Order: sequence, then structure tokens, then C-alpha cells
Amino acid sequence: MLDLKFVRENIEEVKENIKNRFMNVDVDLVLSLYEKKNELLQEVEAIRKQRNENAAKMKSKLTNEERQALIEEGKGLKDTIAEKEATLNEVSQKLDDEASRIPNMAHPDAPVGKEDKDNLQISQWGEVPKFNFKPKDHVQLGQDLDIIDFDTATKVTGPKFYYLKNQAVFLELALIRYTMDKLQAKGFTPVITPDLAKEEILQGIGFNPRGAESNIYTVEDTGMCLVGTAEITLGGYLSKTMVDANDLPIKFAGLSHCFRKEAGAAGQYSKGLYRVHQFTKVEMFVFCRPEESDAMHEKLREIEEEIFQGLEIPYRVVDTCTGDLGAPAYRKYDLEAWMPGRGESGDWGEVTSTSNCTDYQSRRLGIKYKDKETKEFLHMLNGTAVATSRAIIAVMENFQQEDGSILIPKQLQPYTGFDRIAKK
RNA sequence: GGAGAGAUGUCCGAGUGGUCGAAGGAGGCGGUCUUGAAAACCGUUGUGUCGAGAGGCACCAAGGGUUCGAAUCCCUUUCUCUCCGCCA
Repeated sequence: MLDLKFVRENIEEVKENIKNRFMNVDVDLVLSLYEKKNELLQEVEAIRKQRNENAAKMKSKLTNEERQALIEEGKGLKDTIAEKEATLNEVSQKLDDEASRIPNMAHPDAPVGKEDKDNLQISQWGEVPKFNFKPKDHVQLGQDLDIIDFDTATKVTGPKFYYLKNQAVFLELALIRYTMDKLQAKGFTPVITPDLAKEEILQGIGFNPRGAESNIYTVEDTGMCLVGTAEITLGGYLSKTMVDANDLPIKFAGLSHCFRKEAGAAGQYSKGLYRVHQFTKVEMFVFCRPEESDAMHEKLREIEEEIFQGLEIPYRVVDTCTGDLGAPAYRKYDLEAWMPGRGESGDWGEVTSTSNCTDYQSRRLGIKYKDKETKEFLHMLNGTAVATSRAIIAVMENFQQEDGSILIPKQLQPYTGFDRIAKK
């Protein structure tokens, strides 16, 4: 969440930012609650002071009457404090609810716009493949080669689940290992994270675990949720800690499953593996000094590009518009890979996304860094290294051959142990 | 899962319900001494929050409770250690 002092001093900028993001938050309500909370806080503290003074008086020798009088007075103070505190808690809770709905400020260069068509393409890499046959989509390929089974998953679990079989298993494992090796070489600490996390961590990261619009599965009676991304467990890793500035930047490469409800999402553009309830992802996560975060964000984007270049998959990079930024993001880049089976005759489909969330998450999670002069909230960034489901789509569809087989990108072959997936 | 012990500041470690934001030591920082260093000595050394400021309030694993008053008493939870059981 934003610093409320900042909100108080930059009311118009905050409102403008909310408008640019096409969100609806009542900033004036937040400010009036903030003011009210501070008033109540001061009242409560003034009475607590009286209580402390009253208690201090009783340290000295007193007559019974004097003592009794003080005790009576103390009892009265105690009741008053209890009442005031109850109101204070109520107001604080309301304030917290409202304030956490205010999104992060956006980078001044982030394009202003409402939806994905307003995103700004900033580069493109690779050649869109031209087939001298009609390319299949990955659903067809997966079925023909017996490597992905949606129908059985629907029977056993439900729609938007899948079994990977045969070589697809090794393709997924290869993508993970290929990515982990690259990231480890770049100084990221490899991590396999839990797939569940507490609600408070979700909220700190900026996810809303509750409500109809939530994309998150909650596990009944446990206070936990299935994570939608390792961003949650990696960001939560340092919650409530003070980091030594010399240890920054801290870089994690986290492998986890990702679970998303994806309610209502269906249709041609989300078919097959594209939008599923469970997938596997290697996520990059960085904690750094505020002054480093812009450069670090560019670095994460470059790493994502390097990974897809290594896979020889054509992609373009877009600078996400304000309306399409998640609430915690200050700026976001997406890589969209070419997917020959998408839409009528192929289309770009998002495969990675990297966000600089500045101190929006660290403030809520309580993650600071310290050096000689400073103790401040640090900046947190995340980026997809590889979401295996979508990477598998890109590999299958781009590398398909006329005979229905699929070639494996060169850099992946040492990890798969085979260079082609063909019909048995 | 069962039985027991414990959790205090950067670390070690004391703490009878009121004089405890917390003894003492170590470490850090500043200084005296020294050609320099060590030793010795002196001083200083938590965080958060509200407030323009003065200053206040909160925090002794976390959350509740008892009390005029809780680091100290009671309950719950978490974690650590020892022993037993179970287990991939």
C-alpha cells in the first residue's frame, strides 16, 4: 500500500493515478478516516498517559483512603480506554481496508490507457515462422502426439486442468532446469517454495484472497490460500525483517505451482494450456535499494528476453498501459510470444510479465533495509522466468513440422535428452 | 502424536506484580592515553508510531485475560531443545 503521509500530501496526483488506471477508490474517504484515526489515537494515548501516572502515584506509601481513591480513578480510566480503543480499532480497520485499495503510483513513462490494446510495443525479436502447411494448435498437436490429455483431466479434476504425458513431461522439466541453470549463473538463489501461503502474505503482496473477483483459491478453515504465483511466497520470504544494505540486491529464482480460478475466462483465446487452473512457473524475485529498482527492472526484462531467445521463440515486448497494470505495479513489461495456433492465423500471447512494485509491497509486509544513514522500505520486483504451460505452447506451435512432429530448441536438447517429439 | 524445558535489546544474560525500556557483560560508535595499535579509562549505543515542536504512547516470541498497575500471574498459539512414538 501507499504511504498515507504521501497520499495526504499528494492528493491530486493520487487521484489522477487512480483515474489513469480506471480504478475506483475514494481517496477523500481514506483521508478522512486517516485523520479520524489519528485523532482517536491521540485521545487514547492521552488517557493511557493518565493511567500510567495514576499507577505511578501508587508506588509511594499512602493511606488506605488515598489508595482507594486512586484505585477507583484507575478503574474509571481503564473503562474509558477500553471504549476508546474499540472505536479506534474499528476506524483503523476501515482505514486499512480502504487505503489498501489505492494502487501504486505509475511510472511517469508508462503509457496511459485502458486495456491491452493501449500497451506500447517497444521491441520485437525473431522471425514469425512461415509454414508451407496449415499449422496445428498445441491442443491438436498434444492430442495427436499423446503428450497432453485435457479430457481425462476434465473427468478427474475439472475443466482447465491437464495431464502432461510422455515427452511433454520431460519438456516441462527441461524448461525448468534450463531456466534455473541460467538464473543461478546470474546470481539468483534457486528456491522451491510452498504452494500455499497465509492470507496476510497474499494481502501484503497485493492480492485479494476474498470476493467474487478474486483469482485465488482459499483453503477452507486454514487461513491459507493456494498461491497464484511464487511472487507471493518469495515476497513473503523476508516479511517483517530488516535487511542489511550490503546484502542487497537479494535475488531469488523460485519454482512453484500456480493456481488460479480464472472464473469466466473461456473462448478461443484461452484454449488449451493458455489459461489453466494450475501450472508451473519459475519466478524471479528481487529485493533492492530504491535507487536500483528501475535499472533492475530493465535487467529482469533482459533476462526474460534472453531465455526466450535461447528457446528461439519470436516475441515482442510491450510496456503495459496504466489500466492494465496490477495495483502493486509501478511499471510492467510483458513478453508476448508468437503462437501460430492462436486465433485465426497465429497471434501474440503473453508468456512473461515483469513488474517493479517499488515499496508498495514492502510497506505492507514490513521489509526494510538499513545502512549507516537509512532505514527505509526496500523495493521489490518480480518477473516470470518461465511459465511452463505457455512456454510449452510456444515451443510446440513454433517448432511443429509438416509430419506432425515437434523439434526441440537446441539449448533445450541437453535437458530433454531428445531433439524431436514424434508419433510413436 | 505423548512427556518435559525454554523464548528478554546486535549477542550473552539478570529480572521479588509497582522505583524496568529493562541490571551486568560482550560487541558497535565517539573520546582520553599512544609515534601507531593493543590494553585501560570515560561517554554513547533498540524499534515503531502520533505530534510543527516539547513530548507522548506502544513493544521483553505472538494473541487474549486477571489487575488501579504485568517482562513478571492465567489461558491459547507459534517456535526451539531433550526424551518417547509414528513416518516418505
